[in-house]
Amino acid sequence: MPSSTVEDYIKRLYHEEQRAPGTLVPMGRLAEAMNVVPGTVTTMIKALADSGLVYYEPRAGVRLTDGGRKLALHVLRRHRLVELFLVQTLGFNWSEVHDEAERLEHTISDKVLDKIDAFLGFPKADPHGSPIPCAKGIIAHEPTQTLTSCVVGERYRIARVLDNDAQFLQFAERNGLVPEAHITVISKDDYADALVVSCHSRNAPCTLGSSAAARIFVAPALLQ
Amino acid sequence: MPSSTVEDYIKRLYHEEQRAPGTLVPMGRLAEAMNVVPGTVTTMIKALADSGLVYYEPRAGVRLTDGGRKLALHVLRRHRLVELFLVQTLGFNWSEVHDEAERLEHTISDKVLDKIDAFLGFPKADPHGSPIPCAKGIIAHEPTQTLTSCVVGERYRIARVLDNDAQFLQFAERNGLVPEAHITVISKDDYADALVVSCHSRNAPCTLGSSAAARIFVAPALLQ
DNA sequence: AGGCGCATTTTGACCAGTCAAAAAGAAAGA
DNA sequence: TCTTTCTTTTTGACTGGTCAAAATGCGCCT
Ligand SMILES: [Mn+2]
Ligand SMILES: [Mn+2]
Ligand SMILES: [Mn+2]
Ligand SMILES: [Mn+2]
Repeated sequence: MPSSTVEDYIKRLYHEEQRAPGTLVPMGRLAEAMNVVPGTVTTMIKALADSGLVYYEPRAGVRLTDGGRKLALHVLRRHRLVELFLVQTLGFNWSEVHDEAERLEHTISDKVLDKIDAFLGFPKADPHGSPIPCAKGIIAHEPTQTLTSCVVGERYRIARVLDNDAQFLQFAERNGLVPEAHITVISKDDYADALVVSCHSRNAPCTLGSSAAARIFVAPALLQ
Repeated sequence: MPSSTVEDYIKRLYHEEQRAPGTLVPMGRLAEAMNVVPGTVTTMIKALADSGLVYYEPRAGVRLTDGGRKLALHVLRRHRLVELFLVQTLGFNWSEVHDEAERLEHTISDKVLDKIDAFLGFPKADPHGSPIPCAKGIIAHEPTQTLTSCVVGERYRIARVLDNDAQFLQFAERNGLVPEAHITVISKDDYADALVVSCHSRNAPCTLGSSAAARIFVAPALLQ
């Protein structure tokens, strides 16, 4: 059984790969993402390569193997189902559940996972709009367009909000920036590095800096 | 924060103390209970003594301090609430939940614990009849009389069934030997090392060897 | 008192995961 | 081609938890 440390490295690697598909993830990037020193990553990645979870090209970078991707999706499934469970069943706010899930994702057995899945009615997405991989490891397409690249005036649907900053999630919720909300970017100012977004079914538009806007992923608006 | 290893030692020590209250638990006993070699226990107990969780008398044995007991009860609370949650909410059988709880007890935060407690309506006992310590660390009296020491012909109420053997729990359930069931020991044969117990609201009595009977704790029957 | 047996402790080793700091490689500029 | 700079790898050390095996201490029997 992979340790929780291994699971976290693999999951992290999956996320980093998403940000530039088809390329090797450099070691330094992974080190930063994992909050460890680069030498630690080198050691760990060698071990993961030995156990067949990653493909490692020294001095170039690292990539998940099929086995590694399967594990990553399994951890992601646990993480996201736990998050949804905490929100849906135990009444947590969507800003509180990420850190809890970060630990629980390593201790939930497959048996418990399946029960939770059934209990929640086989949900498709977590509270932040991230798709939940199915038991076989198939995951729905995750949109890659963020608020920063939206066309001004066009209608979009919020698909997903990054969940690693509790503070930001509370802000987003206050302003109606939640999955399935329909929005329009009213204006964009590249020099101020900010944009104004109007949330359909809300009165006051709100202003976001680009690093905040980059936390919100959008998809085409639904008809009507 | 205590590691899960530390929590398991402390919890184990609590259980061993229960079996002979007021005496020091010998190192060898703890080693056997923890499935580690005696030298490992010596090392660990010294560390626990340094952090004030146990009182350690070299070559004599070890005992929880008040701080240690508080931690033990906190872990026990997590363990038992998780067990009940798995049975009550996710539909697990009472024989499946002990091992799951053995891991989850270390990853459940106080916030999640309180939510579960409230969700279940502040229950008093786990699925096996063990009392759940309250948030302040107060625990109800745990009966110490087992089936082996019952008076033949007398009526008793099953208070608690040891939960560490899934196989036995399934057997017990099949035979109606569950908490709150009322029973009478029909006969006892010290030479055969067995006894026959009749379960009120059941037709067929069943036979238990003494090691099985020792897994079932009883209390005075309720009136009527 | 002396010796025996058993429980306990000590010692030396190992694995996973980590860091600090030194060494090595690669890429890019002069 | 030679240097400089940046990233990556290597080395040595540390912590927590464990084992095997040797050393030690204590009670008990003679
Ligand atoms: Mn994690
Ligand atoms: Mn999420
Ligand atoms: Mn445990
Ligand atoms: Mn139990």
